[in-house]
Amino acid sequence: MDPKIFNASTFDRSSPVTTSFFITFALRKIIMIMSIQLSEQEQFRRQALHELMDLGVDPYPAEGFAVNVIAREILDTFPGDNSLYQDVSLAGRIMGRRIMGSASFAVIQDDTARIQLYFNRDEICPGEDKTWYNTVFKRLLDIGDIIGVRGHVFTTQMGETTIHVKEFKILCKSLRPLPVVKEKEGKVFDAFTDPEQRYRNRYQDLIVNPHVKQVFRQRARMIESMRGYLLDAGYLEVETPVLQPIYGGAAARPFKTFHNTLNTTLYLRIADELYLKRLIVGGFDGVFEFAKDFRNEGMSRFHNPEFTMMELYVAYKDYLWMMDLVEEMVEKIAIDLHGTTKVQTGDHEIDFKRPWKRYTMYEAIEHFTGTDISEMDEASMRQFAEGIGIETDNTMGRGKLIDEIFGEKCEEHLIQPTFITDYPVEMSPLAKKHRSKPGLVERFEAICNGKEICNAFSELNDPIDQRARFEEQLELGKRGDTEAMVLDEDFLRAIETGMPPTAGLGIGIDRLAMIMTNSASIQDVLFFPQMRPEAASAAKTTGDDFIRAGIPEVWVPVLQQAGYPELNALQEANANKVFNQLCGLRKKMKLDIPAPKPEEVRSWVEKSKIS
RNA sequence: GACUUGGUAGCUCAGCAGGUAGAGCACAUCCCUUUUAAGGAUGGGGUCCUGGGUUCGAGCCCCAGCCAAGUCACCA
Repeated sequence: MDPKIFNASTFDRSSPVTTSFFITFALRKIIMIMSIQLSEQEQFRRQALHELMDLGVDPYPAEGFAVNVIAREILDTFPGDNSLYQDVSLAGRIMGRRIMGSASFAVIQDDTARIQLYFNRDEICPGEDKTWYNTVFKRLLDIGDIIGVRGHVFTTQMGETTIHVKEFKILCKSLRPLPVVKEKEGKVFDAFTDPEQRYRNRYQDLIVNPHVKQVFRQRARMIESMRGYLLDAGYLEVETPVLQPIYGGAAARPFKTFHNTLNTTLYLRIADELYLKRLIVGGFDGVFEFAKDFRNEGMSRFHNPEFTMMELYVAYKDYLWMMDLVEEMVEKIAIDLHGTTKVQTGDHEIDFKRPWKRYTMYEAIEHFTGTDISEMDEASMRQFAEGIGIETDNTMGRGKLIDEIFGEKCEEHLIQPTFITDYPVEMSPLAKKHRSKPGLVERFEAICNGKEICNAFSELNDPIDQRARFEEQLELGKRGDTEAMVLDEDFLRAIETGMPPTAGLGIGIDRLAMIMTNSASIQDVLFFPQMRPEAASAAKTTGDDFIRAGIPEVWVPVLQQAGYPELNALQEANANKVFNQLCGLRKKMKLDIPAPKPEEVRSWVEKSKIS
């Protein structure tokens, strides 16, 4: 490692950064103008940035920084063998500092953990010049800055594994203060918890809340585990269009967009089902896709407008076979993530150990209501539904009633993973009719923690039946069901070509991630959940009108800060008051420009009246 | 979409009956050689979400709006 990138030699004053002097000068002016709107802490940091540059230190060096160890490894291994790590180099963000005269402690955080640093003035600055320690380290560095350090590991008197720093290098100066979260013996103080702030500024959340990072690592491992299972089984991972001329495969409202060259409306996909089935028609026997789907519907802690779904289609199989696959795959995921089939989520411990309970929908309803509704006709079923407090109306057929009763009385009670099978045909236009039970389809959902986590069926491959089902959906659409499916002629053509009997599965990756990471809301397993856009900050006027009136450019932002966003605003102003305001701001902001003269300000106000 | 709660310093939060806007951490200045959320001292920092209204006076009361969270509804 080149020693020159460290240490006092890097800011040798005899080699100032003359080449960039001009740029620096311009930059400072911009910074000065910007700083009028900045908080005091942000201004201090910009000030520190200048001072670093004055010392010849590049706060944003171009070259990389060679790291030879990660914090986690030191913390895990060093206590067992104190002879290790006698020349380490690592980098991270400063998360805390405790400065006491000529010795200091700091904490830096890399991707893996936080580790304490010890700095001693006379080791950081062996010669006479103590600037690198006294000025650069103590005064010009802040929490949030990123540095690289080199030194050896030791244990402090307090018993904490610490890096004794011999040299350090600034890798990035941070201009915004970070929320400061402190922790002692597992207790967290001043936690950064406001969900809005956390989701809008996820980078801050990730920096100060290490457990958040852990959730996303687990999510990634979950997907890795699932993908591994499917690839091992020999299925092909594919990609299908997000932009679709006709949306289908689910009952949901789409997002609509427009392609200029084709001069046509396109929709963002709500499911990839119809495309994956075309691939089964085409002769692939097993295809799957991890897909972002988009549904233009309400948002809640279980719904985000874009979400991830894994869909799998396997030829020559049926829904019974698919149930076994789901059990096996999800059990494997639980073990890969937690080392056991048991997963704690909220107040419940969920056990994914096979086999899971299996109920038909009728059985589930009988189990939770004590009534067997399988033989009821629509009228008596409606009466039964009303009797247990469900609102009904005449548009609801038998299938919808069954679904309502199940949703109201059963779903929330199913905490342990449970398969619910054999759904009413009306709700499932893409599923094959049940081999033995009229009016039902061969479909199952897995319910876990009171929520659906997957949906699967023996796929309908009878093209005549499929066309009829689509036409029923069209009828629903005409009656005002905004989520009814549209008829996809191209898909029907594919089915008419002949699709083998096929089992299909859709599994909600976000929902499963919530359970596997013990997260209460979908926003906690998405890096950037959809949020309402922040109110546009009041449109900043350019200030051109001030300049046209001959007011010096340097005073424009100050005038705006003083409450005169544009020239017109000066018309009514008292010139003496404006003069006082400008002088006050000049002092407050420590602006490096001469104060205006009263008559100058008076002339500006006059000009504003003329214009 | 309905209801409830909330929005005050960079962060976490107080604030009252309507009377000069507060604390802790962070920040700044000074002192201090191994500290542990946190050494000591001093100090700076605010669009009290926005806009109206009531009032001599509004962070607080009223109206409207914006944003968020929770519950419910919708979501095969």
